[in-house]
Amino acid sequence: MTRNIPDKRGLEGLETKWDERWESDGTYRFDVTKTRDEIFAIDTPPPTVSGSLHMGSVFGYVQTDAHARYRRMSGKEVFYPMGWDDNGLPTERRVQNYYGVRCDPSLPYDRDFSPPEQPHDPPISIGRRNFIELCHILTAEDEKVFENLWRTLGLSVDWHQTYATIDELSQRTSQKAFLNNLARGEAYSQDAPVLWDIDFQTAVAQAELEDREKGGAHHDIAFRKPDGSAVYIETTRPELICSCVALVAHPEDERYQELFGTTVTTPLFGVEVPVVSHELADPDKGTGVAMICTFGDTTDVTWWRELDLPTRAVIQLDGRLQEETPEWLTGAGAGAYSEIAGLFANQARRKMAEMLAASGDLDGEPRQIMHPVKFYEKGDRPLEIVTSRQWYIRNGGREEKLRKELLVRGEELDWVPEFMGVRYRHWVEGLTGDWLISRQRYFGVAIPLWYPVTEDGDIDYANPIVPPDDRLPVDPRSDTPDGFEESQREQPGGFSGDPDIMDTWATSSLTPQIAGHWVDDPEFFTRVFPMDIRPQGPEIIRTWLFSSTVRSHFEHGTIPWHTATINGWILDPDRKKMSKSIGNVVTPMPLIEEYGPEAVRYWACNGRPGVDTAVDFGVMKIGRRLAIKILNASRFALSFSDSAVDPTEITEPLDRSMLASLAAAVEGATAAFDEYDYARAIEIAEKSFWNWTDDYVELVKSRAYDDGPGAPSAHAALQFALGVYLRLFAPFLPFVTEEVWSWWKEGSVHRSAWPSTEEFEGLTGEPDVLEAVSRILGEIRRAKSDAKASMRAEVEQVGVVADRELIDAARKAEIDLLAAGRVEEITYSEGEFTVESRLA
RNA sequence: GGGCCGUUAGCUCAGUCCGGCUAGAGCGCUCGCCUCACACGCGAGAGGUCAGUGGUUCAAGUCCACUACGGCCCACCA
Repeated sequence: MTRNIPDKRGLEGLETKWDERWESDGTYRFDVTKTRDEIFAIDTPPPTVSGSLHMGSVFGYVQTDAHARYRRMSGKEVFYPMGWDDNGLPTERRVQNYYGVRCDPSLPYDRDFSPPEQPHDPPISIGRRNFIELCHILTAEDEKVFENLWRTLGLSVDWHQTYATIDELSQRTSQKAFLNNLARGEAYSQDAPVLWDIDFQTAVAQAELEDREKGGAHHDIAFRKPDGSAVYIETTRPELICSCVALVAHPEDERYQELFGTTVTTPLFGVEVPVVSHELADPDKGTGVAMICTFGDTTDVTWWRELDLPTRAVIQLDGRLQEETPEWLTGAGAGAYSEIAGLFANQARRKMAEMLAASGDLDGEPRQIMHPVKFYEKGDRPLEIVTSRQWYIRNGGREEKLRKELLVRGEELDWVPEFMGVRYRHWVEGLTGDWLISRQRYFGVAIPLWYPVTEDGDIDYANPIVPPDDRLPVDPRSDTPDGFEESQREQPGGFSGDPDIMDTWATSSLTPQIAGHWVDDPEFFTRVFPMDIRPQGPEIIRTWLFSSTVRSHFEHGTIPWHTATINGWILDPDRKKMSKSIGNVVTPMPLIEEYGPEAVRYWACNGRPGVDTAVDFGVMKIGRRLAIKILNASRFALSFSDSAVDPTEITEPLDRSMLASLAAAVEGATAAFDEYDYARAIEIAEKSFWNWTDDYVELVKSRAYDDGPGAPSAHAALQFALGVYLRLFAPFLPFVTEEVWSWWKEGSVHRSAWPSTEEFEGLTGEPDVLEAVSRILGEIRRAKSDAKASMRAEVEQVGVVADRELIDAARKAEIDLLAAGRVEEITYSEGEFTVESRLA
């Protein structure tokens, strides 16, 4: 192939040029004919497209891409799909804000609706179908932005293998998997207390909770024994006294032994409640005796369930206390309730404090405290606990046997880094209930069930009507079940469609099954599943990783991947965690424009696996410099002959010595990659390369230029080494390496073979030679530098004192050393290492 | 309350699993150099009680114990 080396070529525009070429050449196209052992399959995280782009989005994906490129060059056919996580609440919220709309499911579909140009304020209400259409429109836009970023960064995904968690295939996969869970008894519905977000009007799962420190107040409140004396309890939620069903203390708490088995009456409401014992009651908290309400917190739920207590709930789905007087309150109690009926919990709390103070049942003043309160991670107000019918998938939270099985799955996984496995274990060990998958929202995969409506008009939840596979995906809110007419919807003797959707994790837990076409191409699926790696962030081990493990355990009886590679957190340049609320989010595009995509890739690849990494412009600058250096060094190495050279011409000791050290670098980088340590791989390649340009290239320059007998060896060695370096850097710097490769090689560097030590067979010499002359050259440079002379300054005489081995090694490349140092004469003697240089 | 990770040069980080010459790199800083691949460059230099304490060892940044500080995760929030 004839050389086509541009005279002057910078980095600018390389990403566009090569992205287009790779697309048209199908460089990263997955070859579907390959067999499982030839394939390396990656379960790429589908980014939440409605989220903002930030450096965290770049970090992990680039690291994974580097590894994908390594595997591809190592001979694997890499299955590297890309998904978009577009279903779920984040998209709904974005649509609401972007267009100024809100979903009102009671409104009909408006065929002529078009979204407002500007966000509408106040929001306009639209029907469910119109709302979902807007979700589709906006996510399509968002997905383009992400794809553009990924292409600019050079991710080697196969853009023909994409999916979205709301697309038809994902819906079908998700519904099919759910129906399988149902058929096997792994999914069930129940009417029970759930954590409820009063703003989003939906139930939330344990994995979506977070604790936030909130202000509150301890109230000491008197309950009355039959003899009229007081028992004080401490509570932060006096508004729930009307929901009190019992008092509880620890069974061994000596202070309350007399009370167990007796009853007390609640203040203001005068309800008689039993005093019971339970181990969860903590003698050290408050007065040691607590009121059990339905429901103030998750412990209440446990007590209520285990002690078989009645239900006296007053908090409604909207977070207000119900308007009508509860049936268990009569007389004065009903009167007291009328004061707080219809209020939000926090309003009722203040009112109750006043009333209790007035009645003398409040001891002292409420004491302000800060305490952790459970929030939905995306919510703004504390969660309430309400009773409602929801769907669950078993996850070991309520069964020891399943929990143990899932813990074993966690041990079967190879965790990179290893300590991340602990987070999985802790999460599984700490589960308190099954996985709540139903959500009372709109943009998501529907729960694919209808229920018979009895002749009495009741919904028969115990006998759901299941669609056949060939009808999936179904929307029970608009589709009619087989054997019914649409007119029978919600009619006695007819049917009722499940109104809920599944949580986004219920679908994204199936990304291997979606990307692998489990539902429509089982043969293909066997060739990519279980996948090789699941790369992801640490914060979603409890959600995405765990739920994927659960689904795969049930559906396939295996872990979904062999290895989980967990990347670190991204911190802002001041080493603070980036968050939108602090306003320190760094977006990638401006940085890519300033430093170039390879500089940003270089930064990402220098973050160690699993290690928190700060956005560091300094590191990006170094990456940019490395890319430029590769261009320039390549131009030099390729400037001597216009045709391919014969490696057997590499005969000079210095050249063969250089190849020995390069072979060692190849070995080191390969070993690092095999342990998923891309950062060590690039470090090794880079160290070797800078030594190459700084020392070897300088030493060999004269011989390469002078057309003497040593020239062919120099030319061949330079080209051979360059061919190796380009491949070593290809996983990290895909554009510049491809550019240089195209100057003198056929095909793509990204489909060339990863360098191996076998290539060096018969070409390597003693590593000592290059080391020895580099060391002496360094001393000569120091002398020139000390003399404030140019590096071109002539040296009359150099006296080397060193041990025998170093002298012997140096002599083998003496001509190169003299030329590089511009030295006229060199002498050697044995002894402690010193170099005397006498400048001309 | 439990757990995980970290603390090495002014800054950002390697090195710790598997103990061994004088603890490395880059940035920044200082000094020099337009050297025919590269001034988007090249060369040289200064800069470190390896968080602290104690222990194991011939030998500790590296192994063990404890402590402090920082970050993260979990926890039944009376």
